[in-house]
Amino acid sequence: MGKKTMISMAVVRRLPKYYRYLGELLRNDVERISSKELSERIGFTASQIRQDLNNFGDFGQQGYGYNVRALYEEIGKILGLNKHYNTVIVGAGNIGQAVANYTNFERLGFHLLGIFDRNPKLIGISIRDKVIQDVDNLEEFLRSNHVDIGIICVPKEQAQKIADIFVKCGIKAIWNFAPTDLNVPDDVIVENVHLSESLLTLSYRLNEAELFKEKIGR
Amino acid sequence: MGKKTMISMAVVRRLPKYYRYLGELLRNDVERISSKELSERIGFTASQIRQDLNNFGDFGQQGYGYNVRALYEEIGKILGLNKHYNTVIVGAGNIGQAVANYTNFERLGFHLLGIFDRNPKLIGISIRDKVIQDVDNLEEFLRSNHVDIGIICVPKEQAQKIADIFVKCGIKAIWNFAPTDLNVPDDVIVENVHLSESLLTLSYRLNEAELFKEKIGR
DNA sequence: TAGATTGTTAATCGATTAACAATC
DNA sequence: TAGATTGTTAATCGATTAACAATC
Repeated sequence: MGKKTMISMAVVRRLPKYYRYLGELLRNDVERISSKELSERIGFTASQIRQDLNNFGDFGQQGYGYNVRALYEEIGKILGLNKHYNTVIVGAGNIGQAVANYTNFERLGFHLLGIFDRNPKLIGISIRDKVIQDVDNLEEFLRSNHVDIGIICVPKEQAQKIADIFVKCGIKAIWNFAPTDLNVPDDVIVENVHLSESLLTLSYRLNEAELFKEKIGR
Repeated sequence: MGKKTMISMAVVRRLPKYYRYLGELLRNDVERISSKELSERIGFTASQIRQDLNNFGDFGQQGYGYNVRALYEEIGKILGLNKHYNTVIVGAGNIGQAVANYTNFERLGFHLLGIFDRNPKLIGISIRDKVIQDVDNLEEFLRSNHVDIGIICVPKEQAQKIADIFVKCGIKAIWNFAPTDLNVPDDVIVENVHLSESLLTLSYRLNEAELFKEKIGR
């Protein structure tokens, strides 16, 4: 389950942040940046930045640093943003609608092809010019349209069923917002967004000091 | 920036998953579980499970394993779920509304006190019995109500401004959905949910094999 | 050229896994 | 009691940081 990346996940998860910071620098007309300078802004060590980037190529120049635009574009390519992706959202509830409406994804190359739900009250309604379809039509839709990324926004009880349909129809990447772990073959990538786990992490940290105070007090 | 936890973040981020799996076991009337058995379900090694839990106490019993209900409740306490938290959401757009409507948080003890936006079209509208208020009233509201967690769902340009208000009013925990990094004092905890970083990670992984194929081909 | 900064190797640090004595 | 399984120490593995020669 979950294809192993050749590059460690620790590195991969930093890439979007590089991309974001370089985009900002670019918008501020910064032409070149050293690992040291970037380090101060982004909060990784200069050493780590150089190590990270050198996994993918020699993008810098001794004595100069990195050309912001070139590096931005390189990391874009590394992230696969030179390509175009078709997506579908299954589940048109709160999160499904929020994701559908987040037009920034479109700008990054992620194109929403269809939205599905099983609730008759939602079927037929339009979100961003997309009519919500009956989830019963999902499989047929996937057979007649090439979809790269399936987005799961249904309650956890139905998530695995949707994942199974995605897998059966050849989808290789799933963005999962349902608070559950999906079982998929090794060649299918799942990226989870578990909001409640994020919130619980926050509440843990908010209480940590007190937790150990109590421990000592006993 | 970002208070260091006494327990490593690697461990902390696994805690909610333990909680989720134990909750499931409990609902399935499983009374006891060994680290080995839990390992097979949750996908961490048995050794890691025992190490993780022993950071917080001796919850198991040799020859028996762990009592599911007791461990579930202990982890709940560790996560701070024995307490009650007041929250406010600032930004009543897609994500703000989605978070506001996610009633499961309420069940976990996170109580939504107010929703704020600056858009006159949204102010006055109700979401789950909460009238969206003008963000200009945020500071006053925070002064007269005890709020534990501030949730930022505004566009990135306005996020820091809201964070500053939160900090000024004594909020110690921020759940940030804006695609930017916030500057806050050391004693304020920020938990980020960066959806586009998650999506870019997915697109990276979808392309990784090809990326290195090209590299070799050159 | 001299100064700056990379790419990369080596050293360190931290997290995970293995092993096993303690004990229920 | 014997078997099972923990808690915990030690070994391993991987990720981060430091150092520095290469070079622009």
